[in-house]
Amino acid sequence: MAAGATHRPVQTRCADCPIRYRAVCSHCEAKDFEELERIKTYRTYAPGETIAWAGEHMPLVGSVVDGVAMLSSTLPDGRRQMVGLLLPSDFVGRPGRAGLSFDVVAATEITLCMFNKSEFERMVGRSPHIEHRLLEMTLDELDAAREWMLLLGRKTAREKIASLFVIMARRDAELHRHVPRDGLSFPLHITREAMADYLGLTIETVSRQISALRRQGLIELGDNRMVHVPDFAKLIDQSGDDADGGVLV
Amino acid sequence: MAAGATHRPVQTRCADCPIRYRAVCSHCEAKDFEELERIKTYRTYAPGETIAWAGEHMPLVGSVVDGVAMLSSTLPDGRRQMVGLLLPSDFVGRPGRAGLSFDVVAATEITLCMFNKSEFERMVGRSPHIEHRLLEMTLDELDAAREWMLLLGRKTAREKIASLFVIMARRDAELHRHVPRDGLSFPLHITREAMADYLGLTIETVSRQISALRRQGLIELGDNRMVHVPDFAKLIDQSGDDADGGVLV
DNA sequence: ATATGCGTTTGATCTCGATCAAGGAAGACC
DNA sequence: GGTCTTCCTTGATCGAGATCAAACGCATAT
Repeated sequence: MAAGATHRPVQTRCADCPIRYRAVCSHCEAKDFEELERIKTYRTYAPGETIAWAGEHMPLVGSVVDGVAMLSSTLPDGRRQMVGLLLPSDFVGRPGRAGLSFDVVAATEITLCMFNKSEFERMVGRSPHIEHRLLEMTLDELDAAREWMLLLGRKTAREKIASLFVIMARRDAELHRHVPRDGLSFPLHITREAMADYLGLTIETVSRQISALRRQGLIELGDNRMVHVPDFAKLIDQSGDDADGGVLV
Repeated sequence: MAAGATHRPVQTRCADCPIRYRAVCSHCEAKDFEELERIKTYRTYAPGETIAWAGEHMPLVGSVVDGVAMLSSTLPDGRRQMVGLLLPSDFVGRPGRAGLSFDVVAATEITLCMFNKSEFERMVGRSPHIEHRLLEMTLDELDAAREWMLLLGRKTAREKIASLFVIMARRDAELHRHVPRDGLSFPLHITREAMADYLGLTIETVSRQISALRRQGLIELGDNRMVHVPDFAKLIDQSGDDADGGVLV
């Protein structure tokens, strides 16, 4: 049923963390839900803390409850590239795989809701629709990774920054289900260094481009790392992508 | 069983195309095999021909029998980035998804072995192990895409070219199951333009870097687009990645 | 043989983003 | 208060790769 439909799970913030399961499958059956409920554990990491190293055996899977983590990969000489950004509701871990291919690092203070991988896999074995949902989520990640390849390979510094802001604005809108009227705001959790690592730039270039966007009135930086975008369509214009009339989602 | 093991299907070149199915699952049951055998069709495309456009509905899935295709994505102003390279035995198409996210273009003359997507999906519904295998393949692609993000974001032109040659040498060795003794050779099917699109460079830079590698004796260009690598470890040294003792696979 | 076309190579120059360097803002701690 | 530290900003300079331009090699066609 509903095969082919992309149903990114709706984020429902909740102290009791139903997210963790909803992130896996929004069409779940009650018994699966209860089973997962039983085996869940929470853990919080400090900013900068490494959650898991590439190659390491990771015996847990789970999802982000709150905060931001990054998947990154490092060359022997220290050059680093972030290959994925994990925001609240994102799935963490590699079902059916022994080790990780990339480092997982907390970008901010972050809370994960984790559960034992082998128990989770046993459940996947019993419920084919979970595997189906995992395949869909992986295809989404693959699409996102490929979009990012376009950014890394062909976009200018200015376009890269604008694209990042567009993506973060969209993720935030999705998370809070708000439809902004004139202008929109979102929190910029991550540091300049994390942005640089993500965009394939240096922190100086990131800083200069943000200053430039600010000088031109395309963005405003407020308190508590909030970014305000007076005209979203104008920001999209700067991102190099098709405008699509400046639609948020 | 054998969950967690990565079993990239072994390529068995064959006029009757068992590849197509082996590419999906090397642990298949005979009845699935026969069903797929019944519904397969072949098609050949000319170099440069577009197999499918991004956003288009693609009612077929299949695999590459012979030749090279590329997945690519284009900015409104024409800048292009290749986001995937499809070599023999690679899977083509998006099971469970309506449309494509990227253009599929033949880089060389290419033969695909295709079958009807909805029939394939019906089969997937009946055999959970096929879906399991699809998830594994998608995770492999995701890893490859993320490796490529590191290349696009952080490697120099020289390192990009060397990395590409290393990858193509490995893919070729895997395909022919040969263990090269001193030096190895592989065919360079794709044009300078395709390389540039893949690496996020211009054709001039690609050409210059290849000339430089040749001048330094790291590669030799022979007839029929063959590339000979006298010392594979030295080439890996230039790729920026960890050496791993110059191991081929 | 000459022409046409495409992919490739090479040279000259320019430019965007990296690098090097200094200073500023905001918080934590004594 | 002062002094860390960490993150951010801005300036000056440099250089890798882009851009512009010309020519070459090697097909196939005329």
